[in-house]
Amino acid sequence: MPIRDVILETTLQLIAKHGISATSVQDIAAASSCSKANVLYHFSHKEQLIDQSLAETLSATARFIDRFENRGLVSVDDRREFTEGLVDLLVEYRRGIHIVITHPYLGDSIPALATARELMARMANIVAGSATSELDRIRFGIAVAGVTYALVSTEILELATLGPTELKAFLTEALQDMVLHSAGPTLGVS
Amino acid sequence: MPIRDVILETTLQLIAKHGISATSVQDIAAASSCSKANVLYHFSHKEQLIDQSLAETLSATARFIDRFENRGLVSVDDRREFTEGLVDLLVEYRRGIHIVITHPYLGDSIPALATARELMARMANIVAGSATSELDRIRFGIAVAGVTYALVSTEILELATLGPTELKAFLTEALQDMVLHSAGPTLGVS
DNA sequence: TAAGAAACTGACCGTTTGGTCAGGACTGGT
DNA sequence: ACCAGTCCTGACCAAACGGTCAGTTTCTTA
Repeated sequence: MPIRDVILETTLQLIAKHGISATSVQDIAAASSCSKANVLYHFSHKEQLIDQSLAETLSATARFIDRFENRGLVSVDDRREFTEGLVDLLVEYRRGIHIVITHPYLGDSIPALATARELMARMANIVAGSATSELDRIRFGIAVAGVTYALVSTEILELATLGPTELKAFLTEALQDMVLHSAGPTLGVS
Repeated sequence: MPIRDVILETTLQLIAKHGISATSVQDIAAASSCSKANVLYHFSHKEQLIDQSLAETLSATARFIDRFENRGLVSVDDRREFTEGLVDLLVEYRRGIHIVITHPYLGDSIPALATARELMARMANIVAGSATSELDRIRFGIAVAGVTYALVSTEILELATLGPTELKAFLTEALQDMVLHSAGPTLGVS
């Protein structure tokens, strides 16, 4: 594995564990078994390093959002596809999304976090725009936010004990329970 | 308002906006219109300052959890009381909870954040312990996590446009929709 | 094997951080 | 008038930070 990739991987790992500000370039260098100067040789600034380590997560998320942006989630099938895709995305890029979620600030200094904010806004628009009522919008939003946050801090819900396949199945089912029945004309569950 | 309280309030405000590591004692002093040395006169260390500014949030949360810990949430009425209380708590202590949620690390250096972790685990236990199935547990967990996270990052769901009373009403209703129907023997919505 | 490019390092720099400290100002009690 | 105690400050400190740079090693290619 090229040292450049080692550094990127290490960065993601350390930042997910300790946060951005608490992770120094020196820490990353030590954990990558090279000098600090070398880290800054491959990535000229700390912000650029963090940017690149989040790039994959962000591009995958952007791709996911693109699929639904100009199409909405009107039918039950749309919503089913959306929730399944979302759970896949969250499980696969868990670490990167954890970082994004726990760093709502710092968008000024780290472009990737600003991009992430935009993505979250677009995602919220998709969810909100496809709601049939204010209550539906909030319910859908809560479900999406909930599955995201619950998965990201797995230890809280003790989701780590489940295998990835089982995990996806459970989350998808739970999410669809919460979301599907309110697609189309309001069914009025309250 | 005594300078001590001004400092505490300012601390909560700045940290909620920029995060703990990105907020220096100097920043807090400037925003409180006093010297850095004075901040460290009233609160001997930065961690102690943060600790105390989160104290109210944590004690309120602990009080809430105590109410349900040895009682569970078996009946529909229990769950209703829980969700209503939770929404109240979240709305009232939004800022402090935002800080806790966006700082899952740093528990080693800041005792309040370690306490917060314990509280979240206890909360998860109450939720999980009252579930009638694995799916119910996850659904309930997602709903609680979702309402928490959605409220904490209000700008995402654009909840800020709602007045506090309306906000509480909507959140409570949405949450109860998601949670109530699965109390008692499983009703099997899937 | 020579040469140029790429990878890498230790020493160093300016800045900012949390924290200390000696002392000044302002109180209430005697 | 005096004093003790609280409140508050500017000057200072060691440590850690991100980043630079001159120079060395390693790789590639002809």
